[in-house]
Amino acid sequence: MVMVISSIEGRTELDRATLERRSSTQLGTTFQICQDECMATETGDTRRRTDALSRKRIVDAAVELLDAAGEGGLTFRALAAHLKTGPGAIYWHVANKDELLTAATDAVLTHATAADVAEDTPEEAIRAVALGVFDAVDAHPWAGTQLSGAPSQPTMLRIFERLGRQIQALSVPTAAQFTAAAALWNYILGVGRQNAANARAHEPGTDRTAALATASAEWANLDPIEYPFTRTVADQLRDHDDREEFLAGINLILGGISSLALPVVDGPTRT
Amino acid sequence: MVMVISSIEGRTELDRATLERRSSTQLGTTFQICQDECMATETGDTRRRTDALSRKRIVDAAVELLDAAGEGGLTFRALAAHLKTGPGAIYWHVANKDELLTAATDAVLTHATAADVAEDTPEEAIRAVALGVFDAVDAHPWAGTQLSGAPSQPTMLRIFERLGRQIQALSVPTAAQFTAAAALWNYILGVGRQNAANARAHEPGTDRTAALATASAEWANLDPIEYPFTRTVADQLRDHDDREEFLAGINLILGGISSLALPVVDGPTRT
DNA sequence: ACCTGAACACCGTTCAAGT
DNA sequence: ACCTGAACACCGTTCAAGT
Repeated sequence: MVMVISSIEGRTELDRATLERRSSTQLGTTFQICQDECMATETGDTRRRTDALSRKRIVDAAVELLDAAGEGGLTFRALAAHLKTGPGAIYWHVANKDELLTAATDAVLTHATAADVAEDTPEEAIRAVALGVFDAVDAHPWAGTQLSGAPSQPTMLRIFERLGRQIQALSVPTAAQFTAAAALWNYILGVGRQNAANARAHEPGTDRTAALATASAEWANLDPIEYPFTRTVADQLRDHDDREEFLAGINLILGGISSLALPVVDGPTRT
Repeated sequence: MVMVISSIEGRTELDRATLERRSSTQLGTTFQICQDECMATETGDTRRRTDALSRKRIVDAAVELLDAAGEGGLTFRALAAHLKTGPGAIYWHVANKDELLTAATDAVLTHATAADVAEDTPEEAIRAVALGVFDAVDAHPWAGTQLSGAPSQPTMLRIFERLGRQIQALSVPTAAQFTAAAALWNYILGVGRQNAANARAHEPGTDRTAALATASAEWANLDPIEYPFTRTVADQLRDHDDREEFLAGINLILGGISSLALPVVDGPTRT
């Protein structure tokens, strides 16, 4: 209390004054993405306190824990241990667990929505967006569960926007554009959550092929009177590829959307 | 221990012997659905012990709690209080909370899959099944979250089977039947979970209309450069009806499926 | 400003003990 | 066979106290 706090004591007053400005200006210009280690490089002399907490480091650690141990693996205590602090420290940077999960999902989905490479056709662009989400959830199954548990607007909106632009490019009439984009949107998120549920249902160890084989065998043994259809597609259940089926579903919706399209303006007019 | 257990003591030996058979035979024939109060009516004399625990009473109470207080409202302690017992008693009839949630979801979805009324067209039959699931989730939002967290096979399979039969009726080639049924299936479950998420996001009090108006206003104020599409459909977001949009999505998929259909066999053959 | 860690309220689940 | 309820292990979250 009464002790002099050594070397940093001399800078204290100056720091107090600049602390407020930091997050809004200097941090933003020098490091767009990292809000983190900037703190250490600010005066330019030392690198100490690279281990300081920050929202980014917390979210990154959360993603690590979720990837490693699944949805049940993310705990404020485990996270605190991983970051070598107490659980209370995390609450200074993150409001609660919900916000943490949302931020983690956001981090994982951001890359899926990052590049806007020009595709040959609107259909291909839609498939690219859809597969981006699919693959992100495939790599991080826990993110699928969180999908629209309310991932923060920007990331989700960016995906929706990208789908919608292609819908416009497909010459869908204005009145039907929302419907078309929403249908794709619902399907994409739906499959994402479904895959998350599948991943959660089986142990992290068991692979998909074995699970499908088991389910397929069950379907093949169903009562022929009650389940005539399901029995006949038992083989297709066993042999199907999740990603391909997902794409096939996208194509079915695109097929339906194409019948909504207006005739091309500069083409020959039918009467 | 040493005390005589009064009137029921005389029947004990006989009951022991029949107890095993009961659940497999007598119960099944007399009461197909209720596994519950049968216990009281078995000897035909008294109605006492109607308040005895049973899997059905527990699941019913769980549905009540979930409907009344949402997903957070279901607690073994709250459930036990509701049933006037201790939490431990429930575990005699139900393995764990997951099984309880699955059973509750199953109970709520069963009615949606119950009647198999003959519809005019396969398309209408598919719409009927889809709306059955939609309305069930609409009435019990918590059930949407559980959808294929692994609802027990019978209920889910029955829905899948019903969709598949109509796919067959639409003359979809065998090789594409699984894909077509799975796409509908994924879309239906996807929207169900989405609705559950929507319901969870907003307070039980706030109505949908107000929430849509707020979101619509946000969309309308988005940056025109970054979100040209989303801005233009802000009005459609405000005015749309969830149920109609859901149906429109089903119709888009049906449109895509129709293009897979084989030409009708007894019709004129095209060359 | 930011971190620490004990403490609070509350879970799901178990289990010896009862009837 | 079925029920009781205290107890266990573990959460998310808070908050006075530190630096």
